[in-house]
Amino acid sequence: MTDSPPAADLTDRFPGGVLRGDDDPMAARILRAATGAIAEKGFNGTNIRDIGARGGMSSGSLYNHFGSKADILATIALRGMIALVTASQSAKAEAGSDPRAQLDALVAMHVGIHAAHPRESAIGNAELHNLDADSYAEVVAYRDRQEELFTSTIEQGVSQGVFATDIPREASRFIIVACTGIARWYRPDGRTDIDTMIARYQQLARSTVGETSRQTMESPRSDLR
Amino acid sequence: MTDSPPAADLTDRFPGGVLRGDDDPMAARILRAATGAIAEKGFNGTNIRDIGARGGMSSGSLYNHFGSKADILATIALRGMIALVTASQSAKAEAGSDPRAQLDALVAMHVGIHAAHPRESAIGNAELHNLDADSYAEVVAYRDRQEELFTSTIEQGVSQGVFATDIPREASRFIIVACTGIARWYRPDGRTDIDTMIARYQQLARSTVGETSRQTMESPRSDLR
DNA sequence: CCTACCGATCGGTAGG
DNA sequence: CCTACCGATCGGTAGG
Repeated sequence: MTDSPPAADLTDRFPGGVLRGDDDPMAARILRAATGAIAEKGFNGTNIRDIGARGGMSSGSLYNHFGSKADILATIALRGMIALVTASQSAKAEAGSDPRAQLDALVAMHVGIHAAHPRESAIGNAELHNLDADSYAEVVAYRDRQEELFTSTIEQGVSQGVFATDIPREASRFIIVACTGIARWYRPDGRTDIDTMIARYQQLARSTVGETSRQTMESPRSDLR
Repeated sequence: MTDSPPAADLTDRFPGGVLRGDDDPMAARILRAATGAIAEKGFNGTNIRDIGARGGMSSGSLYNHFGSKADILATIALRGMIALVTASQSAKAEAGSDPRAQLDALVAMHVGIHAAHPRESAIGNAELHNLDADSYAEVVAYRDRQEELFTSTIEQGVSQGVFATDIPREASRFIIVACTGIARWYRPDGRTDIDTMIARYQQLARSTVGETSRQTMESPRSDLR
């Protein structure tokens, strides 16, 4: 398990990509090709011939599987958000009742999925304005649910006295945006493995919400500002 | 001063937009028009007729001021980054020698500029892949300088014992990305004024780096995890 | 600074 | 699933 290649391992541990097991093989090739092209060049910078060529087919063949180019983007964006929120909900549920363990679990899943799927992350970050109004509203609804998972956890922690912040909503956004950022620089074949990276982000998130434990209590000083 | 309209006040206090005082008036109209259009629809979703119409001129007239559509984007992106880094450097310099005051000043400027200029922020966040290689490298160099301003401040604070984190580089990225996110939701005419918002982000940033002061020391508990 | 226009490329479809 | 093609739109320019 620790001997498997780190990059291949990542998408197994954090399944947040566009692909689903029961996809038509040709549709899966289109989604993979489109995700790569759109992440690199943007939705309007990608044409249907690019997508077809990357998927090994003609541009006309795309329309046997998707109604339009915009339909492909909507599928990528929606599936990515659904995968993220679903996995985050499960992670929180499996973490038990301690808000500190729940926040750790949420950060681990959020960071892991964004590190494992930087293309989907980039699209969700930069291409949503190309969605039709209905798809856009749906994606935003999932994004709100993800934020609520974090916010409710933080509020629980505060009420139990294990977190100390009077702005849980801002702390939630602060942490989520910061964790999403890992997609921009993390490389699976780089110096730092994903578990180390996750541990660091958990530590930063705990500090942000003022977790009352070793992390924020070390080297106490009396020179209050 | 506190009686002036908050929205108009914002860009005065945080000058980070594309416009400069000595711009040709027609060039300024083009930059303003292009910034709005590109922030809304993306670079490839914006055509030169859109930009011209928003600026009250024909598309052909753009080429009296810019060499190409890509040249307009490069100008917007570069000027935005230069304004951000320059203002941040000054803010840090004027904050004195205390790393806590320096971090507060950096967060205030970074948050203020992104809140005051959400269009430039969106473009810097989502459209950089449309830049030519040279412009892209230049923008990234400025982004690295901004990160270094934060990282060096945090490292100073740690070495002086006023911050407590063993991962200053990750903390720096964490804070910068989180603060940049304010551009996505802050509205000058909303419920929370900018100074309150800045104060909250300063508080979150201080917690993130484990500032050893009242914020992270309140309600100490012994139930270490 | 505008009108008129250029060749190139776009998303999508007909027909097989 | 491919070839061939459609009308529409693109960035950019010539000429005034």
